[in-house]
Amino acid sequence: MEKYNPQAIEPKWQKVWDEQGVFAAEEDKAKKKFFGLIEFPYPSGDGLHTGHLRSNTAMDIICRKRRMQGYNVLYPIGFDAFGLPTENYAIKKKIKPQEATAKNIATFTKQLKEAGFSFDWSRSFSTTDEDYYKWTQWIFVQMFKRGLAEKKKETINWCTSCKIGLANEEVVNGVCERCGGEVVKKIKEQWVLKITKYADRLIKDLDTVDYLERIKTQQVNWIGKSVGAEIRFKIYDLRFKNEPLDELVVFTTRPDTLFGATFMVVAPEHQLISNFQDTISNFQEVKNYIEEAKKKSDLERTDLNKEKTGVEIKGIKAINPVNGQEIPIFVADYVMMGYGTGAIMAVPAHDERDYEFAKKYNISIKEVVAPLIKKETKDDKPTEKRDVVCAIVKDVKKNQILCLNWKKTGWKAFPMGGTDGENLIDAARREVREETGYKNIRFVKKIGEPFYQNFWRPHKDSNVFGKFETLFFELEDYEKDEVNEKEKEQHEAVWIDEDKVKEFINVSGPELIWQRYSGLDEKCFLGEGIAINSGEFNGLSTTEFKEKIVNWLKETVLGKKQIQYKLHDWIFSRQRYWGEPIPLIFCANCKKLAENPKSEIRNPKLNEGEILNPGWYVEENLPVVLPDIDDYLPTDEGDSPLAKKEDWVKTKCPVCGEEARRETDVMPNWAGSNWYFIRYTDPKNDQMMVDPAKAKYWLPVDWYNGGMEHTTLHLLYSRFVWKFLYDIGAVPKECGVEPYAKRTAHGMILGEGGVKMSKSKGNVINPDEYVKKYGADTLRVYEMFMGPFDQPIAWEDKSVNGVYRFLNRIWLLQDKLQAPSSKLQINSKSQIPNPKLVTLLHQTIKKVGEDIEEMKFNTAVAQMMILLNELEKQEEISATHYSLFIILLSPFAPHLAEELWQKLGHKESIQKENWPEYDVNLIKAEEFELVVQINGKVREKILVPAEIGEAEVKELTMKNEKVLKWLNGQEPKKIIYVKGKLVSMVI
RNA sequence: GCCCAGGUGGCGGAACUGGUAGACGCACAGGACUUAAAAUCCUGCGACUUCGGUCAUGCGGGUUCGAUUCCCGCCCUGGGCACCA
Repeated sequence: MEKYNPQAIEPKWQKVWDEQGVFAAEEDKAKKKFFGLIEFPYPSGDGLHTGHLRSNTAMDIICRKRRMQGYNVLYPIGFDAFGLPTENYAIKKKIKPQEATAKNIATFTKQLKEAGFSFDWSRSFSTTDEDYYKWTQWIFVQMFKRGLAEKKKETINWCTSCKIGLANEEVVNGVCERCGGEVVKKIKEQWVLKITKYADRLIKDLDTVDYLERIKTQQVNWIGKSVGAEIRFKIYDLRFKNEPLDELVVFTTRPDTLFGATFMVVAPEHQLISNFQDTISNFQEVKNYIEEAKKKSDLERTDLNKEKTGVEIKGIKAINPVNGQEIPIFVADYVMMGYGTGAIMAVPAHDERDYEFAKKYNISIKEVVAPLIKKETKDDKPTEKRDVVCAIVKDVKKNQILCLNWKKTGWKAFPMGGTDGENLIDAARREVREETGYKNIRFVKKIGEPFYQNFWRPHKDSNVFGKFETLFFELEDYEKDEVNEKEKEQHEAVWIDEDKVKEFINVSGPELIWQRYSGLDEKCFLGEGIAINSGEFNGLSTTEFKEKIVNWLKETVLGKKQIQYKLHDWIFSRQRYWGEPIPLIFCANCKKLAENPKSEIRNPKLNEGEILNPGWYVEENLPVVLPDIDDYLPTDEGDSPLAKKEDWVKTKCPVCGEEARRETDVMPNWAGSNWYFIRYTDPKNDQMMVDPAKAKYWLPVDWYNGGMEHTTLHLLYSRFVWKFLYDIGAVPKECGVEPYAKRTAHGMILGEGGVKMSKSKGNVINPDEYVKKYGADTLRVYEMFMGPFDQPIAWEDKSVNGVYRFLNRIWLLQDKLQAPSSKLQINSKSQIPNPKLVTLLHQTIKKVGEDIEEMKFNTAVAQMMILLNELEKQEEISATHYSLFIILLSPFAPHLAEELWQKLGHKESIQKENWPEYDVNLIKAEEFELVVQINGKVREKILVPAEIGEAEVKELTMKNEKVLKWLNGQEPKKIIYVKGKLVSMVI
């Protein structure tokens, strides 16, 4: 027999697949469709990465299995080729991006084909193809026409190294996400897409899809929805208090703490300051502070460890609308202009940042939420509202505190009880006397604000909703009354050293009391609770309060309910060359006319986007082709290099015919990649973006696998674009509101030793070398076997060889093959002499099939290895068993499987075979090893028939020599039998 | 700081719903074949051991006949978010 020679068989089969177009997908209504998608690669100059291979192989395995399961499978491939990396690569190599792209795509194509992926190459395209980006531009035009695109003066993040504006999303830790370069603020006119209009749907519709939970969480967090209120605070000039100067609007998620707002803070960029510079008495000081703040980079400003700083804005005051209190206004850089209104009401008692600030600048702190300690309550029992007083009694001489030890419940607490309408001090004295006998105690002071507790009392079998007040007493003498029997039964009084009280107490209410008494309760209370010091709202729970105050604000026109998002409009302009031109034209003349209210000249065809952006019109003649220019280098001024090409920029206004100019910004990299999967279903259509009939058949994507690094931005953007296309009917309603039914993510492949691969470290793995040395099948199986698919994993060179050995041993198995039989007989034990092997075979069919579905490829491969080990032990192997094994292997190592299949005498591709099904009855072994545990330790294993009954098991084990020895004459106190597994004895 | 993963032999990792910890592979050691090497095949491979066993899944507790798995507290690693009001 010839040797296993992947270098010969792999190209052979790749050629066959290619020539016969076996993976080309056609719509076929008779078959169920499956659309498997991987993130299309960015054809960089570095060539294909091992990470691409891992993700592609995984989806390839799934798609190959689906085909064998009878699905009509679409597994497409394309290239995401616009953008900075290529442009920078081209600059470095002194070639044009067009040239670089073509070269890189050729390399990638070759490499991808050599890996044996079952892509439908007939549908392949690049985002840089004119007939593709025509439709990318078309989508932008549709958004523009519907008012979702707007040119706005934006404070943008300008990467000084890439020389482009970055979306907020692309700034990581204050530096550029891709190059790590310095990011500065710059004001520029930018096209933005109003993704925020879709924020709610982007959260809500996550309920309809099957994404990994952490991906959903990331999406939700990124959108960052907060429900709260907008509240207007009136601002007064201290010299003229009858008329408000202005209003300061804030957003808060805790309108229920409004009574506790003791100051306000505005961001350094806030308008208020420049608006009232004449009124502000310390304007110079404020201005200095703002200058200082400006100098700090975003990174410094957002450093959480930094101490908070700020300056009071003097000469003006705000009025707390709910209680009329006059409160100071500060400027401080812990408030950001970019979120909410850039101003806050500060509630130091219930917000950590405000607390820290208030402590530093000595601003009053007012508690308005009392903690509610929720314990176990019983819904079927009555709930009693009570005012409870709690007494801390101190023996000053001995430095001891009077505590109570509850006998039945085990509570360790202080004397306390209901007030029954008495005043607090009297009630406390009475409780102390009743519970402990001590008669003479002197009231010293009240400790803190009240708190609430909701709990079930076993000794009275009812629930209590109690308001707890704490009083502090000093013991005057030891004179005491006899405590009555009933009280004695329940608890005993004990004196505990003051420094041991903390350990003694074991109930959360008294724990809180003690914290407050000993001054350890430093931090503010952030949780929900019951309103105090809040006038008519006292006693309301946080939830009730929020609802009521929002209504009150609405009635008094002092505010309203408000929802805030962290998500910002999506900055869609890039001032570089290698991207899709934004297909718009600007006419200065039209803008002037549009802004003149008396103007008669109006474009009758004007639509929403154009009203929003006066003077801007869409280029109806798409595509706007990216001109081929020689000097495509970015400019320092931040204009696109396209601006230099005057003959391209100059055009006629489509409305008034006057001289007009083209937009020179291009689209970001995301533009082409957020709808590519749609185009795969109809890649050649020159009449429309996609034929609805084809879209209807293939979409949505059934399974989308990609990197974790794309699960916020790319995923969010493409979901947004999909929803928009859905709304305008460009994708049919039947496709659903979400583009991807299922999304999974693979873990990154790290370099040897667990460090990130990078060119500078010189630890980049080049797949070509491995294909050459071991073949693509080995590489594929290795990348599946190396570890859990969803976790990052280090490349281990020496392990690749083990996988090669595995494939080679399968090849060598041919030696043991019986003469091929014509009939597959796998479902009967009696006809086959080796029932154990049949069981293992069926277990393997089950395990491999299920593991592929769960992307547990590593254990699927391990199971096939187990089967191989068993097959190798046989003298002879039936063709049936062998065939089944090869079929299971085929998605993983398609070339080898195809070759062996042909050697078995088959003319058709193994891909035409059906994926095997296992027989539930055959997975079960006829015997099993019964484990005998004595006192939790394994002492013996006995081989028993599978259907053994409990009585038999007991009989068998009690006769067993080893068991008898361990029992040592004793009768087991307890015998537990777990069917089919073990028997556990306790002696 | 908050959220999410995770911590198991020399290494990558297995382990269903609480039921034999270490599947499978790598590395290593010994042996066979070979003039020799590679390849291949066979055997062994958590630690300790008085060879009966004992201890072992980051650390400390708990629940249980039984815990890698569940509960409480802590330590460490990776990832995400980060003054979001």
